Amino acid sequence: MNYQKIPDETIKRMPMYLRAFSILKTENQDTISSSQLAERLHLNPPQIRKDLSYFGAFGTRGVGYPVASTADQIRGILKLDVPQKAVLVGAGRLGAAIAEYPGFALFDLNIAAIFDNDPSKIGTKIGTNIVEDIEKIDTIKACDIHLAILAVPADTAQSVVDGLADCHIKGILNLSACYLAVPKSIKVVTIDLAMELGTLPYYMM
Amino acid sequence: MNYQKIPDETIKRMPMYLRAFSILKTENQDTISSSQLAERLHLNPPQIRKDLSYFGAFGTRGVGYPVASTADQIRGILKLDVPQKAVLVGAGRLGAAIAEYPGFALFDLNIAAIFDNDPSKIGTKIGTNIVEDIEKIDTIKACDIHLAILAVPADTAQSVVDGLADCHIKGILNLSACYLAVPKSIKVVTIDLAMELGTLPYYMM
DNA sequence: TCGTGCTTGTGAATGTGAACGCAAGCACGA
DNA sequence: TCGTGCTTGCGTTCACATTCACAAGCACGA
Repeated sequence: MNYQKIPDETIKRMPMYLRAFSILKTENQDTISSSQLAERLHLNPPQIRKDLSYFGAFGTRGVGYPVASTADQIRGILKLDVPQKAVLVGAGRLGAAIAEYPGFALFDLNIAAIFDNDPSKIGTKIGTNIVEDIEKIDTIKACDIHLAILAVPADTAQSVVDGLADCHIKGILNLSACYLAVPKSIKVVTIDLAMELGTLPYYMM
Repeated sequence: MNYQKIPDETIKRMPMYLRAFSILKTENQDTISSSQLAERLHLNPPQIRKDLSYFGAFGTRGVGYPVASTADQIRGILKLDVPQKAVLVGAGRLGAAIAEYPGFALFDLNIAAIFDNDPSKIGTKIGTNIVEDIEKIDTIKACDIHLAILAVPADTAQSVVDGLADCHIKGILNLSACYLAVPKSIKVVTIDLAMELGTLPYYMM
């Protein structure tokens, strides 16, 4: 196997490519060139070619990339060729919004369970799930769930993560404004809305 | 002026530093060394020193960084030393969650107006704001608002942005899964939840 | 069957950011 | 007043990512 380290930045762009190819498929376009795709995504053609070439030669010279099969390839690379289940922790306003967010469907990402520690929320229904008690988090061990979404206050996030670490969770999307200590077998992506908004004034003239 | 280009990555980390210094202040700690701070934030000490040194010499050798004055300096750099107002477009589930998100307060970022195009939402109250008709978006011209948060479906995002461009908006936090065309006087930060979650399975063993 | 035009794939060069290591220099105590 | 210990600030080195430029090669038409 011709092993080569694939840049993290390339991995970050792969879902973007997958979405683009999926949309092209619905538009019945058979092939697309790197320059056409670059225009859609506001990227440079060589970057797209380089990114895709890390995983093999998907395109045809003189023609472009075949839409359907390249989409399948990317899905396989990202392990999105099988439906992935995620557990959502935190059924507050933000959690509820995420539970019903339609954007996950394109990647076959499904919220399979919801937990909270607020007795007034436990038992209520959000979307197709019933909110369960966070104390019973280890029931997910039996459910083949390896992804978690964290939408809890910053001061309880770490204790939730400690619980998740015992439940075969391997990836966490953290929406709390805090820094999580995790075993290095778990990959964490943190999105901090306030931080992102807080950088914007700097760029204003 | 000894001009030097400051890395974007450094700017991205500045709100993180500001939050850390703000919290330290409430803990009545007068100074902090780069290594102590690095431990809190899971960063390397040299990186913190380099980041801060781009803007001047805030620290004292042998002692560390003075918490209160460094916090003020960073606030000034990020233009967060004056309260900033933002307009929220989209009063759906995600928009409502953001409107009541408590994390913005630390940075003195305030949601000053909310707009939507759904007649059933216009007139309702979210937090302290009343949802207004998107058709009347240009009323914000008179309100000294230069930030916008976009929580609308991907297919309507571009038309909203076109409207915002005429209203002195200079920074947009985009939560829709799409690529926005904007004049280059506007800085856009896009957060795509599905994309972020979509990268996680790749890293699972 | 051969030539032309177009687009990919890829090594090399450039640019950008992170990490390192050490000199500068403040505080504090003798 | 001087020496010691600690921590910053910064020049240099290293690693990573992007961009470039061109050869490889497929499709299509003559």
